[in-house]
Amino acid sequence: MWQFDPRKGPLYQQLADQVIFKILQGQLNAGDKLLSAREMSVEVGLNPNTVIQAFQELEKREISETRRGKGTFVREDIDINKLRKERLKVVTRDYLEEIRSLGLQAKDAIRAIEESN
Amino acid sequence: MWQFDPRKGPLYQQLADQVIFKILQGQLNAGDKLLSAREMSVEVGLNPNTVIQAFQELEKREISETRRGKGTFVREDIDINKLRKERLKVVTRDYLEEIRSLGLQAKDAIRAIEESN
Amino acid sequence: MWQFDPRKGPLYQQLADQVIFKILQGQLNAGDKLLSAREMSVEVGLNPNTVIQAFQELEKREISETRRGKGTFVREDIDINKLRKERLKVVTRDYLEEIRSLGLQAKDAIRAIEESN
Amino acid sequence: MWQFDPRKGPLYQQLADQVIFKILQGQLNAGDKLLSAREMSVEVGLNPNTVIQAFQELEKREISETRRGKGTFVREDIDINKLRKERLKVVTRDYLEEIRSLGLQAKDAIRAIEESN
DNA sequence: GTGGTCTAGACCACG
DNA sequence: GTGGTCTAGACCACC
Repeated sequence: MWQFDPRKGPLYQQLADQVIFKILQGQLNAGDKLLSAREMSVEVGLNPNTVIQAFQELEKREISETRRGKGTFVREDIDINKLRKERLKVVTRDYLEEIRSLGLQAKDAIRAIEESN
Repeated sequence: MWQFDPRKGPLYQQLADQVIFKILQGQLNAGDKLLSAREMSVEVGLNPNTVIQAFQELEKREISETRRGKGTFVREDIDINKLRKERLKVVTRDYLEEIRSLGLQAKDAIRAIEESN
Repeated sequence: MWQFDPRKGPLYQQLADQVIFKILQGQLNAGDKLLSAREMSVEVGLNPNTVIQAFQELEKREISETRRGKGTFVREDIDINKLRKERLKVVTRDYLEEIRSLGLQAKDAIRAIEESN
Repeated sequence: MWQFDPRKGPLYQQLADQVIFKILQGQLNAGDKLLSAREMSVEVGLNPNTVIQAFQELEKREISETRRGKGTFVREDIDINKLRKERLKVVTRDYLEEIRSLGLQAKDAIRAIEESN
């Protein structure tokens, strides 16, 4: 269900990413209520502070919103396809930047992707 | 020439990466002497200690070797193509992992790369 | 308890070696938490930075692992006997090399060891 | 003839050790004149300063003596057997110290020596 | 001259 | 609270 590897960057980011993944897959939808930080900390096995940080990350990325006294919700205005496309654009840009820093070009990247399948 | 962004990880790593970039581009070749730590610290605007840390990082990655009292040199036995291929494999794997965590596939990645050109 | 001699190589290495010694002796076991860098810096009388360098050395040698914000721990998968055997092999090889550079042989070394007991 | 590996400690020590080795083997005898620092620097391929440091090391160890304007000589009062025995004692003591720091004993060392033959 | 180590003290990300 | 990074400046061994 939930998987964390301390060596692969901050835990709170990994948690935020996995929440987003659930949204992208349709397991979570616009308007859905997330578990409270306390409940989730039990569910995922992380420190409550770490969960709170993950929620802040989601809020910063305009994925979720906090309603005082009610909890944290997936934003109503969330457009999953748009979210996916934006994220795709960002990671692709970062990837191509890496590729160019190797003195390579987009076509080399495409070949590498085909080969690594 | 030299660019550093404190938010993008340790400066000494960024420096090491940029030195590697110069090697991959052919601006630095096997056996070449690097600037001395003190010279480079002036050139890049970082503390000499930070530069030395970058040198140690390069040595750990088997890119350079240090000759006591003489300076730091690009290793004679460096295989630039191998270096590039290994790095390409790693960043591509990481990229595809990201893609899949978005619920997408390799072909979506390739299309995104073509579009972002 | 802790002994340091600046003439015998870097302090951070001496510290790392002494931590390993404690492990080999069973004073520290797999999974145990080390003192925090700040605590240890007080205990051993070295600068916290030097202690951190020792921790990084231990991590490089696959002796310890660092858990962010939690501390430094002896690795769970550490194999103390293997560690000891490897080290024994290395120091013995170095010793025999010295012996041979004196124009002596293994049997002379053994006699010297018996006499120095 | 002369072999140096920058990774195995200071070059000047390696040079001094190799001169001593020649004495132990009888290639150099009490009273013999050594090459001048300049000549030797050519012969061994090291910086003259490094050779001078090696000569100072030999003098400190009471192996050689410098006669002003005449050169550096193997000391007349040198007792090769004594030299060898002293050195044997020192390296054996250091070795046993290492062995004990591994939580092992002399008998383990002897077994390791026998096995590594 | 070279790189390496050590200390001091500040700041940061993370849990 | 944890370890990690960065800067500053001193000192050292080595070539």
